[in-house]
Amino acid sequence: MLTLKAITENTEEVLRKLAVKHFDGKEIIGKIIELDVQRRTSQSALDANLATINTLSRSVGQLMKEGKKEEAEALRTQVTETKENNKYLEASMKGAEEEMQNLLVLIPNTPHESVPEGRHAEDNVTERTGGSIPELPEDALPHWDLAKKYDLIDFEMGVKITGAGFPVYKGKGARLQRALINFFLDCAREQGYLEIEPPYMVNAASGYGTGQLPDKEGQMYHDTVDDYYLIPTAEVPVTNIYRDVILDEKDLPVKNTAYSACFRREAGSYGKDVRGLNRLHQFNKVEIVRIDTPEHSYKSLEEMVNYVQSLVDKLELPWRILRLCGGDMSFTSALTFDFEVFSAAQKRWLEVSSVSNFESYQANRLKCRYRDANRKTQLCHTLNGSALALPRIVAALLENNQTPEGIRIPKALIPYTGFDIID
RNA sequence: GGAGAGAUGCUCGAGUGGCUGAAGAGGCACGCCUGGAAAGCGUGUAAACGACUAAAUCGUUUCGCGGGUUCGAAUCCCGCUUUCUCCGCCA
Repeated sequence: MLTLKAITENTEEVLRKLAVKHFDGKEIIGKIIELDVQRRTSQSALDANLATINTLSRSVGQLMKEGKKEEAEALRTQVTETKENNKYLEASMKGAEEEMQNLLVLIPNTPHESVPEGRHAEDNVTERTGGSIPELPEDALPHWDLAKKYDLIDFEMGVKITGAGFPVYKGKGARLQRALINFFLDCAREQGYLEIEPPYMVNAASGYGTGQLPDKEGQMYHDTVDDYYLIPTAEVPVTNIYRDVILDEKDLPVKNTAYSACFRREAGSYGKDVRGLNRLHQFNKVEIVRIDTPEHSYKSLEEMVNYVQSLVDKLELPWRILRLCGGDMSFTSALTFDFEVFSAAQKRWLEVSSVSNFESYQANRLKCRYRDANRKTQLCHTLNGSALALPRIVAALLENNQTPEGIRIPKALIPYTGFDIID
């Protein structure tokens, strides 16, 4: 969430930036500022009261020691009376605090200055493109047909075992999953990312920490017996490692990578968008996460974008990078670049990665701070990106590399698959 | 799942109702000493919020978390979480 400081000190700027995300924050921010005043007034009064009580209580002890019973008794009643007022002040302070918190989490992150205007996906700006789109024959097959032809993925079996969106990978289809995961993890490690294997379920506190709660409650699978959530991305458990942590500036940027299965309910999508591997309830993904200083975080973001680009290049896929417009950005992000690869038989671009700088928005909720050169604690900036999500990469690989002999595996991947063609 | 024992600052560890935000030790930082270093000596070493815009200062809160008792709680009571040991079960 946004810091109270930013809201109270730069109100106009915050409102202007929120407008880029098409969020009208005027009313809610006015209310927050009001509550902040109430909170501070109550706290000042309460603190003064508590100070009196502390002083008096010490005197009671002193008087008791000296045997001055009656005087002690008198002070005692005085304290009891003073305490009466505390209940009211405390309720006022805590009430304001809580109400303020509830409002703060409803405000999205402010976008970076470079975020383009726009409401929809069509308004995103293409940053750059790479690779070449293959010329496929007329009878080229979409990946769901290829998956069936070569017996790589069984969607119907997944329906039988669980439900729609839970595919079963078989044979070379399964091995391709394993190969891609290992390939992505090795590449990240070579770039200095520490590999993490996190839990796939998190508690509510972690969900709040990264902003999935309360905003996207319905997108996560929720185990109500133990109140755990299945992770929609490894970002959640990995970033929460740094919840309530004060890092040393010399240890920044922190660079972590993690593979995990990801679980998303994705309610209400139908048609070609969800056909085959295009959208699933369970899928594999390797994530990269960084914690950095405010001064360096955009440099980090650039490095991450370049890194993801190197991955799609190694996989020889045609790609493009989009700078998301205000309306298409996520709630918590300040600047996001989406990576899309072209799936040549479906003839459409598929999003395979989203790389974002959250600035201090997540860190504020996480209380993830660092000690700067002056030994002062400051909020970190958090960043993350997919590197990469597997299903749509597989879709593009299958479709783009189909030949009459079979499906060719890109050279960089062959050491990981152990085969160079699917036939 | 059953029984027992714990949870104190960066770490170890003392502390069973009253100037205890917390002894002592270690670590770390700075200073003195030294040709340089070690040793030695000295000083410092939590966070959040408020007073106030910042520094200094002062106040409040925090000894796993949440309640309660009390004039006063790290210390007493209740609930929860969690760690360890033993038993059971299990990949």
